[in-house]
Amino acid sequence: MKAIFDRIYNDLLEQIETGKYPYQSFLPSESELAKDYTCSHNTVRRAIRLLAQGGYVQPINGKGVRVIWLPVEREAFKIGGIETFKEAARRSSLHAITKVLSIEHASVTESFACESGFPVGSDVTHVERMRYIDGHAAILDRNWYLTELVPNLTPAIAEDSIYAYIEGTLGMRVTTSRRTFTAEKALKADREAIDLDGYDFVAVVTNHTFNDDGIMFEYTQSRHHPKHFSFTTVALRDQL
Amino acid sequence: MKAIFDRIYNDLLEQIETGKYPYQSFLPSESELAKDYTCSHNTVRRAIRLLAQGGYVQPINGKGVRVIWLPVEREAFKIGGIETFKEAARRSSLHAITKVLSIEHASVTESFACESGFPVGSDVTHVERMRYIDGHAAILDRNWYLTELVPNLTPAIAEDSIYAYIEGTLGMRVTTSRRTFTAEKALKADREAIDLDGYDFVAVVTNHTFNDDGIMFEYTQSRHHPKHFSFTTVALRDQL
DNA sequence: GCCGATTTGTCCGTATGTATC
DNA sequence: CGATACATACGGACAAATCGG
Repeated sequence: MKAIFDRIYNDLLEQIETGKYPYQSFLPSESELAKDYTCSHNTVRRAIRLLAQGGYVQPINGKGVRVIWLPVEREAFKIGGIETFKEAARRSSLHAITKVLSIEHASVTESFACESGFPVGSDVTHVERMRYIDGHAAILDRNWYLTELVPNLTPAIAEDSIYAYIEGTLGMRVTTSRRTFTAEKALKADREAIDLDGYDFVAVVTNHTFNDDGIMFEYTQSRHHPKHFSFTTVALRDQL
Repeated sequence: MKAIFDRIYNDLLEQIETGKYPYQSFLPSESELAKDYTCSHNTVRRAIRLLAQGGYVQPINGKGVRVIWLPVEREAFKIGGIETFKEAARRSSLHAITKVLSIEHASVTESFACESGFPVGSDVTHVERMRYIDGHAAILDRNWYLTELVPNLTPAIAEDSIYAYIEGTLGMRVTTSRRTFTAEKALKADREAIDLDGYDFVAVVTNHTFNDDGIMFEYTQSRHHPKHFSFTTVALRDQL
């Protein structure tokens, strides 16, 4: 069962991206859309608010809703919402391979608790993986999972998709992800694992992930080759 | 005139940040909040949705709204929503100084139009500035403004705050900002202007800013010293 | 400058569904 | 099973901004 506002959102989004509603044009008015979808204007408004929050449109009081999305060329390795490495690679139509380096158990020390946000003493499963994009060693992925919530991780699972395992097999719902982006000097491990050729720094994304119970079950550090990294967000001056 | 949902949002946000509703606790239920603020549950829901989108809380169907915000130590130079360099510096309680390097006019060439998104041939005002944080040359800011919408820029304005000029004097409303992050090798200009000491790369933020008419009036490239840069966002798996 | 039509913005009260306990 | 709590949606009311006559 899919929500109406979500269907309207996706419909409009597709029409914006395919150019049916080009840059600087106006969407149909709320009342027209409400009539088209035979729903209330509030439901239409919700879909439009989502588009505005994504930076696709700009509602102008008394005038209409203007499209401000400009189709851009494919970016190196764009990161947006919460999505699997696999999903991102497919969206970018790139050939992606994952290689598992190690899987180990550990107990959370005080200093790691401070860094990661896990409770001291809890058992975590530490996974190290390399991501290859079109043959290039591009991303060194270091994940820590609360073993209690994500048990029995195997190399086979880690090589395929841990998220598919979490959401599919375990039936857990991934909900909120908080990430921080920095640029850092390359470490020895980076130089050994990533094909840096001439670069001596990496783009680092640190990630705290929560499930639908509000429990942080994953802490991740992804160390990216600068050539294959770009990160886009939209900020709004006023709350919608 | 302030919206009710905005007041509730700010109230709850403050109580979360000051620890009145600590990490992992639950907010009062919708109906309680609606009674407290003497408003409808829809208005409360809107405030809660904003908190969820900001990564502060996690609503759990049938249970309640759990706080997932953990007060963190002050970061080097955190960038969040749309805000002035001045605002960000004050929030981080850092001493910030701006020095204007140059202000020039130019006509948008085809290649720059492609990079920036400005229409070919339009007149832009190009401003170059250095930002000093606690005495360190930290950020090289390169801004381009549509001269038609942001006229008469002077060194005095650029040294104070161009945003204050735009929103105050010109009365224009800044609404949506789309930004992209990358990490890049330092250019000659970076090494000359920024106090890189040992680093040979910069964190780059590219920015497209729209006003409330949906017109892109600003294109910016901020080149940050890696030591003084960090950026955090929240991604949600499902639309709210 | 004023008025009325249109369009977005905020809010309410209610109904129904779904998940938790 | 019933009470509670969040989730979606409806329909209506009024406010604020825009635009054309």
